[in-house]
Amino acid sequence: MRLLAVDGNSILNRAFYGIRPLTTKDGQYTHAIYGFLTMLEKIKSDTNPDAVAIAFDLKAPTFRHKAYAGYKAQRKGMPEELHQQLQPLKDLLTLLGYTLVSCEGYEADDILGTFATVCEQSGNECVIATGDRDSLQLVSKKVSVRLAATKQGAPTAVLYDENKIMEEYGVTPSQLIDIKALQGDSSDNIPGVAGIGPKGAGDLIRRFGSLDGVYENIDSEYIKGGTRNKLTADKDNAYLSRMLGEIYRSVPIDTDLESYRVNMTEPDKAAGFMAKLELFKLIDKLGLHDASCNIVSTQQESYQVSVETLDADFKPSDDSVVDAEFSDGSFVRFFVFTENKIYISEDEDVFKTYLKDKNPKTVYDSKPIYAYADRQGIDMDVVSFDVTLAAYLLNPSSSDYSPERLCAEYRIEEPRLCDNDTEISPAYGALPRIACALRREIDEKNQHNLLADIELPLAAVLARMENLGFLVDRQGIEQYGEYIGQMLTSMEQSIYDAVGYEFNINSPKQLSEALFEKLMLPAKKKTKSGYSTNADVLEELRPHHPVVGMILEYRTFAKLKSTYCDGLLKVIGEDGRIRSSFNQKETRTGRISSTEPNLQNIPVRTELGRELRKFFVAPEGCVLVDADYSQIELRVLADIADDENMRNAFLSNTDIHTVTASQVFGMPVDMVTPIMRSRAKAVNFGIVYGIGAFSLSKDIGVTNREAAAYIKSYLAHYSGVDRYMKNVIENARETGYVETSFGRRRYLPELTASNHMTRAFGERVARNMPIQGTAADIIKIAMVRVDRRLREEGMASRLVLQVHDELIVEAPEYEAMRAAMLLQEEMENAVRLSVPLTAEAAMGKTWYDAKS
DNA sequence: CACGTCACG
DNA sequence: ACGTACGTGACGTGT
Repeated sequence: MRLLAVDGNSILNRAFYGIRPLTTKDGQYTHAIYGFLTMLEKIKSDTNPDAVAIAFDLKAPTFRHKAYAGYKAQRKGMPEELHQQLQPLKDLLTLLGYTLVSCEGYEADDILGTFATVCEQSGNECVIATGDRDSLQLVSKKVSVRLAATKQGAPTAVLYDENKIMEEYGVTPSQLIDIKALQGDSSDNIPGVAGIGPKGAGDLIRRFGSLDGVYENIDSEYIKGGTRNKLTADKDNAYLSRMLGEIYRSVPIDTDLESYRVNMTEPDKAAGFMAKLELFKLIDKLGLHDASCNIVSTQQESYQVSVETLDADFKPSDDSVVDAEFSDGSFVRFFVFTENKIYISEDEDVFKTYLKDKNPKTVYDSKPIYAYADRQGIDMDVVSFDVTLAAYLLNPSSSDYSPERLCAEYRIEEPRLCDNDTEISPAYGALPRIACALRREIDEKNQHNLLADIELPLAAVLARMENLGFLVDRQGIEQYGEYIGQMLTSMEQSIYDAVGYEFNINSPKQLSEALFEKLMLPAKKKTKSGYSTNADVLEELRPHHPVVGMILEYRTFAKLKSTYCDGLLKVIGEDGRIRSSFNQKETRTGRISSTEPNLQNIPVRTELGRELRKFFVAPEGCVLVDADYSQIELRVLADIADDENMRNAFLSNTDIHTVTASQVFGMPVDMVTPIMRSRAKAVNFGIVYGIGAFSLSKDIGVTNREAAAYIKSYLAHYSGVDRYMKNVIENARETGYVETSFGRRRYLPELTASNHMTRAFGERVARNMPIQGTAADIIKIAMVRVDRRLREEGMASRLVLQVHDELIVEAPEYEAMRAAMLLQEEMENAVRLSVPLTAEAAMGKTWYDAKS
C-alpha cells in the first residue's frame, strides 16, 4: 500500500507564511488551517494514498536524540497568530479521520524517517509531504518527497524522487546529509565547516562520495590548501553536523500502516467545526456542505420546507421574508419564505398589491424592490427589515451576505426542500430563521435605530437615484475625448524620440526599463515586482530629464481618455443618462460606493480633468443644485473628541486650517502664512487618517523631525483629540471593535496581531473609522430627509448623486431656489453636534458650474 | 487574476 | 527592525 506521511509542523508553517492572513469575525486567525488543508487535499489528489499519517512535534523544548544542548535552543517560538491555529487544526484533522502521530523527544521529521524506513523494509510505498528540504535525504526507491510551497496563494507540491535529486544536486539522497555536514545550516544551528558553503560542499561530496571519503583524501591534490586547512580545523564539527543533520529513523510509534487509513466517522461535526472557523470554502472543497447544516444547529431537529405555488392574495405574516427576482428590471417572480413553506408566484399583480400594502415587510434585499416599485410608479412604504442590510451592519467587513453564507455564519440549519422544482438554494428556506437571528443581534448591539432610521429608508433613496441617473452631454464627451486622443498621439511620439525607441508607455515594466536602464535615471522606490514609476517618484525625477515631465502629462491624459471618456461613453443609456449602481453594503466605514460607472471619482483637482464636469448636465428647463459639507470630518472629530479648542475654532467660524496653524506654530491667526496654513491642513488630514511623522513629512516636504514636532504641538494644543486618539484604541482593544456616534461598528482583529505593521494599521483604522463613519452616517441621514421632503412637498426636484460629503439635486428651474434652500437646510440640520455643520449650496446648468 | 497606477472624498 | 495616512473603483499590463 501507499502511505502519505505528512510533516504537520512544516506544512503548517508554509501555509501560515504563504497565504495572506485571514480571521474570523472575532479575530481568530484561520489562514494556516485553510492553507494546510488545501495543501493536504492537493497532495492527496496528486498521490492517491491508501493511508495518511500526520506527524507533529510535541511542545518545545525538543532536543531529539542528539546530546547537543545548544541544538535548536535558539529557535524562536511560533508567533501567536500561528500558535492559536495549531490546536484547532489538530482537532479538525482528527474529526476528518486522520491519525496524528507525535512522540515525546522526537521531531516530526524523525517520525517521517521512521515511516520511510518501515515502508522501505516492508515493500510498501511512502510519500512524504513537507516544506523542508532536509527530508530529501529520506528519498529511495520506495520513498518520494512532495515538497510543498504556495505560489501566490495556490498550493504546489513538487515531486522529488532519486532522479530529480540527482538532476538538481548531482548526488544521491544520502549524500545530501554529507553536504549539509560540510556547509552547515545556521537556521538549525548546525555548524558545518567554517568557510565552506553550498558550492564547495557539493563539489567535495560529488568528487569523494561521502564525508569519510573527503577526509580520507584530505591530502590529495584535488583539495586546495585553504580548503584543506578549513576541513582539518573543523573536522569534529563536520562529524557532529553529520550526526545532527541525519534524520533519526527508529522512533517508537505505531508502524502498522493499516491503522493510518483515513476514517471519518462524524462528517457533520467536522463541517460544523469548519463553519465555526468560518472556513466555508473548505467545507465545499471537502464535499461536506450539506452535512454542515445538520450539526451547526445541534439543538434543532432537522427540518423540511415545502415549495408551493401561491394561488391567491396573501397577507405576509410577521415572520415571513419576501424576495423578488427581476430580469433587466422586469418582474419575473417573487418568493414568500415562511417557517414551513416557500410560496412562489409569477403573478405580477399579486406582487404589486403586496408592495402597495401597508403591512410591515421583511425582505431579503430591498433596493431592487424599491427600484421596481419606483419604475412602476408605486409609492411603497419603507420595509421594516432587510436581511442583507442587517447583516452588513452586524459585520461590514464581510463581502458576502448570501443566505448560504448567513446560514453558516449564524449556525442556522438549511432545510431540506421538498417538491422543489425551482433552482432555489435550500438556504433561502432558512430566511425566516436568519431574519429572526439578525433581528435579535441588531437589538442586542443597539443598532436598531441605525437600521430603521438610516439604512432601510436610504436603500429606497439609492434605488430612486439609480433609476433616475445623471444626464450627460454625449457629444461633449466625444469631442473632448478626440482632443485628448490627438494630444496623446503626439505626446507618445515625443516620448519615443526622447527615449530613443518605441515602447508601451502604459506598461510600468517597460517604462521602468526605459527610465532606469536606458536613461539611467536613479530609481527611488521599489514595488513587489520592480522599481516604482508612480507620480511621486516621477515628480522627483522631473529635473533629471525632460521626458519625465512628458510621461507625467501622458499619464494624466491617458487616464482621462481611458477611464473617463471611453469608460463613460460605454455606459450612457439610450436616453442620454448614466445610471451608476450605489452599493450600500460595500465599505467598512459605512460610506456608500458607486460602480459601473463610478461617479464618485470624476476629476476635479486639475482644470483639464474638471472640464469633464461640464458634460454632466441638467435637462432642458432644469438646473443642478449642488451642496457640500464644509470640513465635515474635522467637525465630527471636534465633536467626538470633545475638544474645546477645536470646537471653538468652528464656533467662531474661522478657517480651521488657519486656526490649526496658529495653534501648531504658536502665533496669532493673522500672522499665519500660506505655507503654514497648508502645512497645518496636511496635519489636519493626517490626524483624521491616523497620522505618522514619516508620511506627513513626505507629504509636505519637511524633515521627519519637523513633522514629528508639528504633530506633537498639534496634540498638545488639541488635547481633547490627543485624549480621544488614546482612548479609542484602548477601547477597541478591549471590545474588539470601534463604532460611530450612531452605533455603526467595525471589528478590528488586526489590533491583536503580533506583526507590527498589521497592528499599527489596526490602530490607524481605530482612529479613523469613527470619524469617517460618523460623517457617512450624517450625510445618509441628510439624504433620507432631503428625499423625503422633496417628495412630501410635492416637488419635482430629485437627488441624482452623492459624493461622500456632497449631494447633487436635479431641479426644475422654477423650484431650484427652493430646492437649494431645502438641501442646505437638511444637510446642516441632519444632526445636532456640539459644533455647527455648514453646507454650501450652488447651482448651474452643469456639474462644473454648480460646484461652489 | 494580481499588480501598479491614479481618479475621488 | 520594519515600512510608512483612511476609504473607495477602473483601467491596462502581464502571468
